[in-house]
Amino acid sequence: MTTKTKHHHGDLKNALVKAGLALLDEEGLEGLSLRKCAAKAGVSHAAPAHHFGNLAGLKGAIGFEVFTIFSKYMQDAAAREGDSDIARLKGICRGYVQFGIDHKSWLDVMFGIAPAEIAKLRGDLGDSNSYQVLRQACAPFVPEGVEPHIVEFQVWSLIHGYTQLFLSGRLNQGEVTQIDDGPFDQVMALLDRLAPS
Amino acid sequence: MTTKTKHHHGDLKNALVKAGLALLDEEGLEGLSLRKCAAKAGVSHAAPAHHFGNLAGLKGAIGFEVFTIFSKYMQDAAAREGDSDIARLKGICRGYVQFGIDHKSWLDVMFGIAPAEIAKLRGDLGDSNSYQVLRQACAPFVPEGVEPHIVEFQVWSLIHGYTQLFLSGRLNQGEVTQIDDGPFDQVMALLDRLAPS
DNA sequence: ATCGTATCTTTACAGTGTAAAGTTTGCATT
DNA sequence: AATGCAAACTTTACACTGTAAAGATACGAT
Repeated sequence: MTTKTKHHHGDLKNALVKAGLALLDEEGLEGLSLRKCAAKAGVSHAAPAHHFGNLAGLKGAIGFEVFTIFSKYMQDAAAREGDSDIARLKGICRGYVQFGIDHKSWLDVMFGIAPAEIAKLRGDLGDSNSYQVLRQACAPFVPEGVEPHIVEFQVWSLIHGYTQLFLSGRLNQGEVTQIDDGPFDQVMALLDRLAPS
Repeated sequence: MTTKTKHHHGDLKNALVKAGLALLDEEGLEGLSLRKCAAKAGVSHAAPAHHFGNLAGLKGAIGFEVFTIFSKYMQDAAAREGDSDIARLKGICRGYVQFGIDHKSWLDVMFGIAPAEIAKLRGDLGDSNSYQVLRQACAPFVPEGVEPHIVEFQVWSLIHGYTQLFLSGRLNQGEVTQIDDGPFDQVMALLDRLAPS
């Protein structure tokens, strides 16, 4: 446990990001503020500026943290569904929705950041882990002579759109607390037709 | 032209919504504020409260206005692409992306509102125009004995996800100023396989 | 002409982001 | 151990924003 002296928190950068994640779960995107993060981390409101510059910088750091957590989450989802190629792909899609259910506002922050900014933090956009999970899961469905990202973009568009519409209650009545398996499977049936038969 | 007396704008509700739409195009979602809308409409910062209650209420009204404009836009897109069922469906999808390119922040406001709120303003969710356009365009692709909304949700998920990812620069490099026809057609090729063959 | 309600304006306050000046601490150097 | 510098904060200040309350003006009904 880091010892905090009067002017030296010790691990404030991390603490602020963690505070941000907690606030997002507690109060949503609109409840996230620089001062609340600072208060939660036990420092004055101006302390974050030294590490992040401003609120946009802090959001960038939070978004990147979500990116990292999400990547690991998707890797686990892929590893869990090993039965077949299509089961793995659908398992990843299900994981995408589940992550959104568990942390809707985290996704909002992550997708509110320009990809160039995540790339800057990541150092290599093309090797981003969650995208790599998608790429590997889609690989079996890419017809010969076809650019892999065509199928990747089809899948990503479908699942991202479904997640956004479902989480915002546009595909269903009532509060979203879990995946509606029936409707989910029905929409994801389109994944059975990724490659022309 | 409405004559504005000292304490009576005449059509402030409309003016504030219009001001909001303009601000969204000029400064994006983060540049939208109650005070800026009021200033643009030529009234004091507290005037909107009488009509909308608060900022959330004003956003709701702006979102509903976008909903109305978008519905007409989609109706026009559907009418324009009359060649075949699939051409019409793809034309609507293309219109969805184009609308987002033209007014990204308008979509952000519209999708930031709970559908129950739009329903309250609309009076009948199931009859919402843009959804009706989607429904009619999807109808030819619904297999016998299948619930229509399954295909509708597949199409909506795909095009909504594509629009969001494309507009935020996750599917392409550089600034988004127009639809990339090649990539768009490649992703929308999935629409050719809506019904099992 | 009068009255009540609608439609504003003005004043005030809390929360927020950012900036600048100041203080404290850790670490490197001597 | 002493010193100095930069890092890592705190404090103070200000502008912007949302909201609320009190007050002023205007419209429409009677």
